[in-house]
Amino acid sequence: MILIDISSNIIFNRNITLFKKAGDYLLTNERHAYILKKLEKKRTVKIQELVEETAASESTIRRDLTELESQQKLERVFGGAILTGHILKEQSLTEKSTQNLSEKVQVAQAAAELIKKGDSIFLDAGTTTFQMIPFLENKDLVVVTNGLNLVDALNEYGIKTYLTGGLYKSKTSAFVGSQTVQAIKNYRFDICFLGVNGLHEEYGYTTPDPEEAAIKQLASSLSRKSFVLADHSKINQVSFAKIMDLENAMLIIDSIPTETLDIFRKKTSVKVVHE
Amino acid sequence: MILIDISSNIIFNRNITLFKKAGDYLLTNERHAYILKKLEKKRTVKIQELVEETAASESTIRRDLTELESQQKLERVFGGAILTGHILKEQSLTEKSTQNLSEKVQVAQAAAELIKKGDSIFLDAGTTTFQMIPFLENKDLVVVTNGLNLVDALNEYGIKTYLTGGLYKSKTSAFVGSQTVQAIKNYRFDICFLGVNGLHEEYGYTTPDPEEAAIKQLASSLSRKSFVLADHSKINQVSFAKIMDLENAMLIIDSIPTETLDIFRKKTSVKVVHE
DNA sequence: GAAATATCAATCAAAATCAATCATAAACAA
DNA sequence: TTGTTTATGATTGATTTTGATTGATATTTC
Repeated sequence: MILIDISSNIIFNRNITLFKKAGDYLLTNERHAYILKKLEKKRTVKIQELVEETAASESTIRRDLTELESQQKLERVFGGAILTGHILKEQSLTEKSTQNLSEKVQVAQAAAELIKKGDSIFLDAGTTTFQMIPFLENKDLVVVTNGLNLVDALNEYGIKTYLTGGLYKSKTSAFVGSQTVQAIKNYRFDICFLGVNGLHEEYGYTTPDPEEAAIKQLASSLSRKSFVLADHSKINQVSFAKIMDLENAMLIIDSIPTETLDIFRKKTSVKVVHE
Repeated sequence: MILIDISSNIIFNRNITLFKKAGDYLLTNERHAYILKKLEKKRTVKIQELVEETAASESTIRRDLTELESQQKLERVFGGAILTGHILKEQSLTEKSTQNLSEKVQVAQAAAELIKKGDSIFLDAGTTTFQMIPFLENKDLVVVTNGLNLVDALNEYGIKTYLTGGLYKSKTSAFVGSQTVQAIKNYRFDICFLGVNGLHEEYGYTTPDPEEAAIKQLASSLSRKSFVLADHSKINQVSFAKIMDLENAMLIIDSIPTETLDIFRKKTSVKVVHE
């Protein structure tokens, strides 16, 4: 008797590939989805990359980009395309991870302004630190990060980048574990920028994963200055794993109630990015 | 390993169809169920795929799609159909490239068959090793790689993955340098799989970048068994940096001229994947 | 700055897909 | 059986998509 597991599409895929049957191409929708997905992930796409990855002709990819541009899903640039502000807003409606995006960008920009030319910096994995990258261009930086999602963007902007490596956690796209710790210990930083899930007067900075907390803590201890990036939704939240007390890092936040601000200011320096 | 599920006689029927048993076909409602099931799983179906998988004619499949569309169960697009209301966003970003794919896939599959359950393996950065990933599922592996492009795909297939980290070379999407070396030294491998740019009787395995050559060499030295994956275009090519002699790794290749094979076989074990 | 290289938009022929039609095969009822 | 209905597969020409080519434009390199 032969049994087949329909939940495992590997069998399925293999048959198609192995027997080299039809379907060795992408439908128009699939190409469009592929392009947008890649854009979302890397912020920019190159036409030549898309040609290779989708096995479609350059003409077709160009047509795809033209059409997607007319749908305002992306913006064409010489050699490829970039994300428009429009799609970012669409995401923030549906995806939790990118909620409060414009605030994140504001926080990110404020954080980037603290960096001096030639600094060596640590960038935590996460969506807020990701938003800093466009503001890091032409600053002659050396960046160390444990965030896989940052690498491509950093590279796009021509920033010299060291990825720590280690065990990959897909959920946060962060590397953690002993190898990561060992790698970070090789470096010293002028500044480090960390994301957190909770800010609390008493419990300090917290995040769900203890392993990630350990990484953040370590990076901070190896930096001359430490900054935590957060948006107002994190205020008075407490996650499972403590990173450190408020005193150990300065806070950059989009907005904060006055009374909370007063409390926090007793413990650390707080920069509020107000519109 | 093949998993089995008798509860799905749709797939079962389909397999019989694939193996071309005469006289077997699907009833209309079975085809409809099959189409919808596939749609649900893949988000997208191509007409030609359905024709082959159900052994029905193109006309019939078209009629099926037309009817299912009138029932609002799907939406037709040029060349196939998509789920109604569903955005394709959730699809994975695994590379869809099909250029020279079949040789690479064959080599990759042959390589993957050498892996035993529970092995710890090193996967070199590169497109051929990338193609191995779909065949690594459910083998309870630990994979170490210096190839950034492999990480996402490995993760999609649920494979525990350690990335070496280090300095990122965007051209080959490989990490190199001292940090990479240090990271690799933390591990021991049952098998390692390496890509190369040149195979030569006298000059051995070669690749353009000395730093990458050093990584490959190191990984091989820490592995109980080493395999080089190549296609026939690499035969008698010599690149700048030597990795090691032919003797130090076994070769898996799609096809090779007889006289060259004889020469190589005096030095190492060669597995030829071609029919 | 000029030359070399890469990208672009427009065009056209080829290929794939489509809807419509028709003849045949199967399923069904009397 | 016979006739009727339904489903199927093949064919056709129209339509859409695609890939290659071209000369123009932009970018990079020296």
